[in-house]
Amino acid sequence: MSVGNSEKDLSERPWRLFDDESVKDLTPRQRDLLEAALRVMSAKGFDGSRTREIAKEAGVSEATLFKNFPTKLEILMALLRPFLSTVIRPTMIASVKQVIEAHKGAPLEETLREIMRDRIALFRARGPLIKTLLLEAIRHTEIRDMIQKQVVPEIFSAVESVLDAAQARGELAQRDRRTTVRIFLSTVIGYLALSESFPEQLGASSDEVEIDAMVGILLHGIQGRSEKT
Amino acid sequence: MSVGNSEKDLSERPWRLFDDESVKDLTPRQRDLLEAALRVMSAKGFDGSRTREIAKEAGVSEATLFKNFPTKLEILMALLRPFLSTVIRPTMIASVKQVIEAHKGAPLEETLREIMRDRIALFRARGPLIKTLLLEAIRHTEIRDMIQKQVVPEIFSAVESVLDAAQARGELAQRDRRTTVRIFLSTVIGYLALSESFPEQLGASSDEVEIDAMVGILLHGIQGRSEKT
Amino acid sequence: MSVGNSEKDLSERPWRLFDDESVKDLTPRQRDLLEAALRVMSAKGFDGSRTREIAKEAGVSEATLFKNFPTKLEILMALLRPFLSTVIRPTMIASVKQVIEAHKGAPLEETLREIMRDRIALFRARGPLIKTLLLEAIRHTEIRDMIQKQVVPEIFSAVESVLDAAQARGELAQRDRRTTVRIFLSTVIGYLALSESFPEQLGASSDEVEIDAMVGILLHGIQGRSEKT
Amino acid sequence: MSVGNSEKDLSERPWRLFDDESVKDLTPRQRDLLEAALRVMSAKGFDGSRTREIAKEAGVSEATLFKNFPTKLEILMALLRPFLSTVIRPTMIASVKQVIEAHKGAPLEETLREIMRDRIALFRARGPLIKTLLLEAIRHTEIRDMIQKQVVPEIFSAVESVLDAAQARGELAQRDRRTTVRIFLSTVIGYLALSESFPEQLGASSDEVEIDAMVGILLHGIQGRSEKT
DNA sequence: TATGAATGAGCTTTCATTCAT
DNA sequence: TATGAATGAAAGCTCATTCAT
Repeated sequence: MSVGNSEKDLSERPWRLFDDESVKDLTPRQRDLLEAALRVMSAKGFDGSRTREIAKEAGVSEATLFKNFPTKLEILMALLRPFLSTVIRPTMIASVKQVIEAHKGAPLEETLREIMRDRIALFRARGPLIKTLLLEAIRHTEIRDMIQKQVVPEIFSAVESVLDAAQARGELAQRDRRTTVRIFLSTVIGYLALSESFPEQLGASSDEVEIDAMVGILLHGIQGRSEKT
Repeated sequence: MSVGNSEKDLSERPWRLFDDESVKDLTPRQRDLLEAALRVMSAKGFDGSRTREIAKEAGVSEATLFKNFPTKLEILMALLRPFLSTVIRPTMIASVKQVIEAHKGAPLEETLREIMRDRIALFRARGPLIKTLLLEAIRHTEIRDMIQKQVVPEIFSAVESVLDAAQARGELAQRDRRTTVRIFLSTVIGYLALSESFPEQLGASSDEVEIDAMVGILLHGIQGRSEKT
Repeated sequence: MSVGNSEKDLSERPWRLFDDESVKDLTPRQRDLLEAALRVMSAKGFDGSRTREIAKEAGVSEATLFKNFPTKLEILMALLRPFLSTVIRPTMIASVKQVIEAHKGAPLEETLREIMRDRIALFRARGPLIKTLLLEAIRHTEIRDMIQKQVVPEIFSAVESVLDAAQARGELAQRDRRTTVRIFLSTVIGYLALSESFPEQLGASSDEVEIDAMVGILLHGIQGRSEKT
Repeated sequence: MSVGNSEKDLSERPWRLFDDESVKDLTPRQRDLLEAALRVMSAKGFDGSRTREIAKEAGVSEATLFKNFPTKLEILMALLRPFLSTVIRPTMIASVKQVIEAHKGAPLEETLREIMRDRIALFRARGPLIKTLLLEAIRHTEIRDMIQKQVVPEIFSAVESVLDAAQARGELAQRDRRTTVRIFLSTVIGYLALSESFPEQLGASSDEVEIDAMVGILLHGIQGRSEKT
């Protein structure tokens, strides 16, 4: 079942804030501010954070903060933008191609595992962001819309591609694709939510082990048995 | 796989706020206030809600609000308390007994379906609560502790009982029980989160259909194949 | 210098609240309320006291409190009224007559001593009142007027009578009478203020000793008499 | 009896708020605020004063007020601090040296007179402060402690020095020094309390005349000196 | 008469945001 | 450009007082 897989520690993946091109146009000052904001907001939430503290954390005055980001909400959005673009791009897309190109040797299992691994690693690396910021963000219409329109479709279509490819190879039971995607995503998201919110309750088994188990359960259900019962 | 099931519309189940005994000791005024608070906080979140607005929504003065609930946080907790006690009691426990007593005829499948059905119906009926309040609540240590200590263990042990019974009947593949439980819960929670947060994105298929699909996938994975493929 | 005088302990004099006729028209309920109010206000001051607490201390509802005293200030005034009438009547007047009738044997010295003794005993017995209530009360115009118009003149004229009598007997240097009265009163009031506000700073010598010293100095001066003259 | 003394009008002495070095570190804005606070609090007392009014009186917003003084109590303390430091410093100490250095020519009488003069002038100049603020302040433990620990001992020891010097020169009757000090202070404090609280009642004689009388009585007693002794 | 419940008016304090320098 | 200083607009909470029962 296991993988004997590459990554030593998922949390060591090089996910860092502001290293992709979608952030190119930020000044160093803005970068500092966003990093400070991330620190503060992660710890205290959006409403719980004070612009004064963010400014101090960044070593500038509040006036400067507001010259760079016209409102507090704008800070949150600026913080989320690169994150969201990161969430949906690299591996997500890469994985799809990987799947399509790698058409032999348990490809679906490996692909799903890799997708999970990658996304979970991203969330672990961005723990503070996902744990707090995203929750905060969901309450703000602007941001929820952003996610709804830009992120969710991308994710869905990426995963759907993977499943399409697998189904084309006969690896999948006949089932509604959207539902299957949703269940896959539900599993990952639910796992993340649970493990972030109540880590103690969930025991100490590693992400790797859990990923193996989740993929195992998902796969063998997805692939089969509907006829057997 | 099929449904042939009773409930036409899950959202018509009679889950209502404050109808269980754990709330008997609320005055009508307090009930009004909590209902108003639920409305406001659901729409605007905890920090985003103003006591003044809650009071107005309930048709009383702020002073009256604070005479009934000494702090704003206390309102949130009073709101959550009956909800949490409802989450973990009725069907959750009932299901367990059901499983243990019904030892023939696809019992696990039906039990899991029923648990999902029941919990999802509860969440649908309490939509506002889950959609916002619970998310809000999680940020407050007092409430997170409450959930962590009182709710999570109950839920886990209830589901574990079901699985134990199934395993005793040979219906389950050999797997770490806690992980399996977690995946089951992850699936449900992830589904709820997704469907509440981004309903449009997820299509319009009914909860019933989704439940069938989820159970199907979960079961056939859980039950088998780990030796196969 | 000393007196070998009667009173064992000044603080045992029977000054009690509400035992004089000026209070006859209070109902028992009102008496309870005033006693409760005295306790609370003495401890916390006027502004610091809550009508709620006073009512609870008296074992009645706030509504009842307000049925008996239409405003909070009215409570304070009701509290002060019997006190003030006590301050200026009994011994004050008695002393005057005493002086006038006792025209032999160091009368002035003894009279002053007795006045001091009596007033100090009263203040000691009513410690809470003087210590806090009076200070509070002075801030309220209504009460300051009450004192200014009813109490101060009485006190002055009483002491003036004593001095007049002494002067008639040649016991007094020629001096402005009002000034002398004021200095006498200043001495007593200053002593009380000091000893109530900063008791530790003033050492532990008894009122009796201090009274002797004060009378001694008043009569003969710092430079005079104790043995030197 | 009289003095032929310098000061025409005691109240013209240059005691002003915030002109000593202990206040150097106040910004002009803070100075404005404290002056406004003094005006308002003098008129209405501490509890009776509204931060809103203080701010308006100073011509700034409440927000500005609270940026300068983090709490309302802090305003009171800032107001009292320079006052208290003034009370105990200049002449108080100077007088001591004066006494010790001036060892001939009615030194005690003149010294006491000068101390009284100086302190009374200070209180007159700071009338509003003493009349209300100090009374208010005494109710706050922090401030009472401040006075008890910093001010009272200084005052006592200063006056004691004067008396010690006089006694060394044989100008004093043998008496307990602390008691004598207390009586001296009682006289001054009582005089101030009376004259501030009930000025009309006390006639219109000037401070100078009263000081002469008080010193006369303190030194020689009611019975003494004016033509007798 | 006594009260539980209600409240208007107000409190101190906070904070995102602005602006003169 | 950067900021110290200022602030309007609340926010949560309190309290003396009222009133229907």
